[in-house]
Order: sequence, then structure tokens, then C-alpha cells
Amino acid sequence: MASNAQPVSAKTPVTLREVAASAGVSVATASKALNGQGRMTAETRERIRETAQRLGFRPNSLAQSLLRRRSFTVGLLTNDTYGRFSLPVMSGISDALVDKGVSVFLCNVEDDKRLGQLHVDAMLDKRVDGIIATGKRIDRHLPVDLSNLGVPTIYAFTQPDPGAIAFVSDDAGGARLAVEHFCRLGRRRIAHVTGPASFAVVHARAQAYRDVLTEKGLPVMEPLLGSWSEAWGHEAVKKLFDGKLSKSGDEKPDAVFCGNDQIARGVIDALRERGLGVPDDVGVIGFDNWQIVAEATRPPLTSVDMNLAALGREAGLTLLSLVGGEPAEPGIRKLPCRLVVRQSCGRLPDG
Amino acid sequence: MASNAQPVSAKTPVTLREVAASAGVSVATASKALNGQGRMTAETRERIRETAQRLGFRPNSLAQSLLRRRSFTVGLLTNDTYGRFSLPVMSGISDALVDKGVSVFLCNVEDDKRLGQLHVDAMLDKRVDGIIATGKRIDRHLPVDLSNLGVPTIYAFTQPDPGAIAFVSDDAGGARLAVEHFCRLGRRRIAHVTGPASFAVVHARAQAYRDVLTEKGLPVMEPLLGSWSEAWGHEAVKKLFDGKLSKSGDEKPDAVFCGNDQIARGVIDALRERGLGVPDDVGVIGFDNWQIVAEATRPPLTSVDMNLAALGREAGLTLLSLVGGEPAEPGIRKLPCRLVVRQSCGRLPDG
DNA sequence: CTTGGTTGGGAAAAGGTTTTCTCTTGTTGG
DNA sequence: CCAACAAGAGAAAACCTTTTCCCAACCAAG
Repeated sequence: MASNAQPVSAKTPVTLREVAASAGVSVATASKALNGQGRMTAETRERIRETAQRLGFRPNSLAQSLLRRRSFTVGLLTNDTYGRFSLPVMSGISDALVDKGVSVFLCNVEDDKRLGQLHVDAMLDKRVDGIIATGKRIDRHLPVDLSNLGVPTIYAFTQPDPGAIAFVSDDAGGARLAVEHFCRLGRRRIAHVTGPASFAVVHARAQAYRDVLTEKGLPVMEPLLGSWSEAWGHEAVKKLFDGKLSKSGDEKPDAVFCGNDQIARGVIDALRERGLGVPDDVGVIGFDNWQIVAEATRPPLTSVDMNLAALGREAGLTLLSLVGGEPAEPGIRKLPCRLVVRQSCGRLPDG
Repeated sequence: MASNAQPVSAKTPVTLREVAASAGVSVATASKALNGQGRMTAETRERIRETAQRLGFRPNSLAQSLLRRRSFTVGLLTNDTYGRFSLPVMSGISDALVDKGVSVFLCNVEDDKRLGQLHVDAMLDKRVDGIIATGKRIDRHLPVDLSNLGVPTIYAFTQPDPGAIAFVSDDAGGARLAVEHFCRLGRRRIAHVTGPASFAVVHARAQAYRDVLTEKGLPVMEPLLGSWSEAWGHEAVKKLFDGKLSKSGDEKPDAVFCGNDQIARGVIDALRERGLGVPDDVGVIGFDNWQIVAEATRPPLTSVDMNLAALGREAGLTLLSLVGGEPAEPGIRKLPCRLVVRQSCGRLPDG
């Protein structure tokens, strides 16, 4: 609102030399005046500052970077083009860095080794201060070798090289959250429907599921592995409610913990088609907290959120401290998940 | 693969000076040798090349940029953090630029003026060669003024400033594709269920819908405006099949053209609940071709694709030609949509 | 009047590359 | 044998900023 006279944006950026000339001083003095360095009369400093302001001077970041050997730039590699996983991560990274004046090169390498090398080389040529790798799966490498690059590297939600620093979601912890929540709500026969065995997280979550039920002395049904799709959710309901499941016989599940939100959606739809009420007859919890799915589901889906933005933020801040020369322990840091309770899981009876 | 002896990645990058020293020539000669400039014996050139290779020399992009006043870097502004719209656009841009050695700064400005200015300033300081603005809506401005920046600017899938160059989807054309496809399939009573009136595309598509039906001499039902949600799709089916719609009376729609894929999904689910078969009784076409929704729908959803990646590619290439000094007409370029036929729209009766 | 310290400011190098200009040497034609 | 010329390679300026070092002037004290 304060109507600052905006300097007219020049076709060619104004340099420190021009500022100095216009203020009648040397470039050295001008530089010092603007950076609060050196000794000079207050008037001189102020005059130079005003001149710079009037001319719309902004220091050339390239020249600064060349001198300081620090570009205030980081590279972000991903193979998750349309990713609902890496996007929140990116967003968190960006959040963490923008305040420090650091810009992010986003590079999608798909699963193409050539493209990966291309992008990494371009980053190094542009003297990025560091690199963050992210992806669509926690248990797969990007198609490019990031060890020994000469710049700090952090892995976020992707498979790290040995000896590196990585941030990933605590999938087992997330699964515990969901199953324990069901237990607290008094559900007794909790099933688990999840994705394909080729995903590491499938096993981590399934094991946590078994662990919690064992701890609580509740019956463990063997997790149903399938695909990450609604269709599989549908099909799994058929298996759960038509077949005989465990030795304990004919009792049907009163809760289903699903490996992702799409499966959960399929499960809920299939339950409705059978005339089973969600959450009254069967509680359902999903995973990923993919908002657009979770909120469109009837009833809205309770789901485990992996806190990916926070994960990205941590990765960004850690990279920055690495760039600043501070040491950091290598290793994998698991960040906790969080249960977002909506209506599909039910409430305590006496609520 | 040819086992090239990979140069050991040095902690500190090797400079041209070191290459020159190692090859026993001056930096000038070394530079010319590597760039194919100047005159020298083939042996000298080759020797320098080999030395550079051996040392793993890569020119410092910052120094080059400083000299050439060209950073091989562009800024990409968006306000679509989790966007399924701007992400394909970005992907297209990146595709178009990576081959030319241009890297992309991705900056999410949300809808925050301060953040926008912050990012734009950072870009200008880093001497980007150009800026591309994209967003989540074609009829809204980013929260930042990009006119008169001193660098070429292109708008892609967002509201341009007057006199700028912009690429947007041809929503009217896309709607025509859908409605005409229904006509070709012999559908006669085609309804339109779409989003809120506050979106310009809603009107553009609705008008195209009316135009096509009028041209074909088919009855025009007033488009139903609501929200972009599944729930609205559900509700709209109620209105379409319970109420009396147009003067022509009691005939129910045999096709529904939906404003996006989520609405279409809601429509299909609601039709199924009424015992109406898709596509046999009613054909359905969506918009956006959001793959994960379109393919999970039963039956898989026919949908209009806005070709956003192509749009991004065009934007990227145009920006590059602008940076190269070639002139370009200002104005809005509408890029055609494409109908992705799956199973929800039906086929010709005789196949 | 010297000496020593302080104050305000400038000159120059550094950062890494590209490019223009200049210089040396060898070759060819007269 | 000399002039003219081409080839091969180096010196230096330029890009823009930061920082170190240095200089001139001024002041007070001895």
C-alpha cells in the first residue's frame, strides 16, 4: 500500500559500477556501502544506498556465486512425474529453502539413466550447493549414481546409497497407528488388505499389523496382498467375507486396514454393495491420506498420512546444514506418520 | 558397455587453468581447443581434449553465464502445489528444455503476493533467461506482476497479462469433441453436468455444448452447474432423471457430458445405483483425462485430454526462441484437446 | 615539527571462462 | 636473400562482485 516509487525495470540490469559512478564513488566503496561493510561516513553510505535504490540495482547472483563458490541453488531429482508422493516432498523442500534465498532446480529423470546423468551433470555444471533425491518408491534407486559427486546429497522418500543420509516415512509406525486405533475403538477382527509383495512397505506394514494384533491378543488374519487399485479392494472384500479365513472360523472382519486409499475406496464400495455399513458394521482405514480420494469417499476416509511435506522440510534443512559445513550422521531417519481421523473408522460406542 | 575410465570426482572441481597447465598450454588455447575454436595443430587440440577428459574437467557454468549474459536457466512459477494441471505442463516444459541444456527453477508461489515477489526477485537475481507462468486455473492471475521484467515471459495454462504470449487449452474445442462423439454414436438426448459458474471454462464448454447440439438439431438441455466433485455428479443424476427437464418432456438423457472426471465418476456411480447401464443405457464422457480416475472407473472413462504436456512443450520452445531474440506475436494460442476413448461412452450399435 | 594513530575511501586481485588482439615462427614466392 | 604471409599460440580484457590491502589526509601528542 505504501506507494514506493518502483524503479523502472531496465532492459539491461544495472550494475554496481553504474551505481558507483552515479554516486561518485568507487565500486569498492559502493559494494561496502550496500553490504554494511567497511568504514565510511553515514552520509556516503546513505547516498550510495539511495542511488542503488533509485537505479533499481540488484546484485548479479552469478558474479556473487562465482566469487563465493556457493550458488544458493540446489538440485532436486525425482522420477515421479505425476507424483502424489514426491510433490508434497518437493513442496516441503521448497518451503524450507525459499526463506534462505535458495532456489530449486527441479529435474524429472523418469527411469532413464541417460536423462539422469544429463540432469546431474547440468546441476554440477551450474554449481548447485547440494542435491536432494526423491522418488515414487522408498525401496527403489533413482537411475543415477549420486555417491561421490563432490556436493552434499540427501535422499528423501527414495532408496539411498549406502552411507548416505536419508529421510523416509515410518511405515511400520504408520500401520501401528491405524491398527491400534481400531483396537482402541473396540474392533476385534481386523483384516489387512494391501499392495503387491514387491513393495518393501507392504511387508513393513503387514509385520506391524501382525505385531500389534499379537500384542493385544487379537486374531491375526493373513494380510491379503494384491495391487494398489480399487478393483483389488473390491475383490479382497469378496475373499474376506465369502471365504473362510482363519481357523477361528466363521466370524467376519469388523475392520479393514488398507494399504492405500484407493484400495480402501474399493473396499468401502464393495462393503456397501453387500449391505454392510461403514463404519457401523465394518471400520475402514486407508493409507497415504490422498486428500482428493479420502474426502470424496462416502463416508470420508480415515487414513494414515506420511507427513511428506515435513519430510521434505527436514531434508531441505539438513542439506543446508551440510552445505554450511556442519557434520551429520549418515543413516536412515524414519519420520513418524500421523493418523487423520475422518468417519470411516467409527467411534467409541459410548463416544 | 565401453568401460570408460570414469574420472575420479574431485572434491573441488577442476578448472580450465589446471587443464591448461597440465597440457602445457595457455588457458586461451585450452579454451579454444575444447570449444573447437581458433587455429591449432590437430595434435595440440587432441592433447588438450584428452587432458581435460582425464582430469574430468567440466566448465564452470557460472563463469560462462557471467560472460555470455545467458544462464541457460528459466524460472517456472506456479500456484498449483499439488496440481494435476500444472504438473503435466511442467513436465512438458522440462522435456522441451532439457535437450538444450536449460534447467528449470520451480517456484511455487501459492497465492501469496509476498512469496511471488520473493521468487521472482530471486529468479531475476540469478539471471534466468526467461520465465514461464503456469497455474491451476486458466482464468486467474498469479499473485505477481510479470510485465516489464526485462526477461521474456510466457504464460501457460494461466491468465496472461495483456499483450503477453499465452498458451491455453481449447476448452470449447474439447467440449465439441465430446458432444460430437456422442452424436456420431447416435446419442440423441445429451446432458451436460459441469462445475461452478465462477470458472470461465464452464461457460466456454457449455456454449460449445449448446452450439453442437443446435447445429445437429438435437434438443439442448440447460447445463447443470455445480461443483467439481463426485457428490455433485451424484446429485446431478437425481435432477436429470427425476425432474422434468426440457419442454420435450419425459425423455431421459441417453448421454452425459461431464465437466471433469470426478463429476463423471459420480454420475456413473449414481446411474449404476439406479440400475441404468453405462454405456448401454447412458453414455458418459468426462474432462481432464485424469488417468488415475479415468482408469479406475467402471467402466473405464472416456475423457477429454487437454494435452497439457504438449502445451508445456510449446511454451518452453517459444520461450527459448524469444530468448534467442526471435520475435513472436503476442496473443493467446489455444491448443487443441484430444478425446481419449475408453468404454464409458459406448460404441456404434453395429460395431 | 615529527610521530603515530585514525578515518574515509580507492586500487587491485580473485573467481573461471571466452574472445580479441598480438606476437613469434616458419614457409613460400619473387 | 628478402618480403609477405599464414599458422600456432599466448596475453589481456571482459563479465560483475567482494575483499584485502593500501594511501592520503587529518588529528593529537610529544
